[in-house]
Amino acid sequence: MRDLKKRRLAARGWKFGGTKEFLGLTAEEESYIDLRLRLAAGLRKRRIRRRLTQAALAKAVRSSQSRVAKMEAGDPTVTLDLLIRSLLALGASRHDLAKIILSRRTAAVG
Amino acid sequence: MRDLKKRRLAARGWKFGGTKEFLGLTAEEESYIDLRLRLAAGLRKRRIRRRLTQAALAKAVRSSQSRVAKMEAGDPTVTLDLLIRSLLALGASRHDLAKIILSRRTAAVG
DNA sequence: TGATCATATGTCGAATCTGACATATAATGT
DNA sequence: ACATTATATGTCAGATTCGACATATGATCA
Repeated sequence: MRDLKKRRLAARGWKFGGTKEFLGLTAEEESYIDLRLRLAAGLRKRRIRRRLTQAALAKAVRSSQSRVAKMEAGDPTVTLDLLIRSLLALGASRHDLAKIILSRRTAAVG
Repeated sequence: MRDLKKRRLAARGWKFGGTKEFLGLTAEEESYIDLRLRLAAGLRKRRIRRRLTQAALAKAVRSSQSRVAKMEAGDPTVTLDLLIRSLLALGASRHDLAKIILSRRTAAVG
């Protein structure tokens, strides 16, 4: 991973290795972020396919439009729990989740 | 799902449908809990295979033995984030996660 | 242009989750 | 029986994430 990319992630609020390491993500941290981005992209894709607005999805999961926007943006203040609950609320099955996890990453950060 | 099983989950601290519905999990809630149990079982399996104690794993993820125990027990105060971070710390790949998600459920609750 | 709808971003008090710790309960040896 | 080691369970102050709200930025129309 390139430093530029890491700085962009950091700028978006990510904390690595207990904040002290600014550069140098561990494989584990990288996987974690990667996973989140996949789920975020999967959520957006699924929502769009269902022709729902972020507000409509928010209502369905008893959250708010802003939080849905953050989910899809990969905002670090959003937990995997919320992300996954939302996917489930959109009718995703375990198989669907597995597919999303294994999916090709769509876009880079930044 | 049987009522008995639901009561057992409730007794362990699960809140359903905003606390008010005591019985009657939605498909989504059921999937969510099911997913957590799979990850919990996957974590334990992986840890054991690596011959690590809960304390050792805790150290690796900068958590505590008690929290690892809770993770593996499917305690509702443990987030998917922590569960998944721990799996990643044990070297699980995206493929491994997908496999766990699709895995056969090992044991029932209670 | 201005109006309307969808999405993005920032903030905040309240709710939830965290690691740490104490302590209880196996399990396994001697 | 008594240690020792691993795991389970409960609690709590501090940290993080929550939904809600305000507001900014796009996007699409007339």
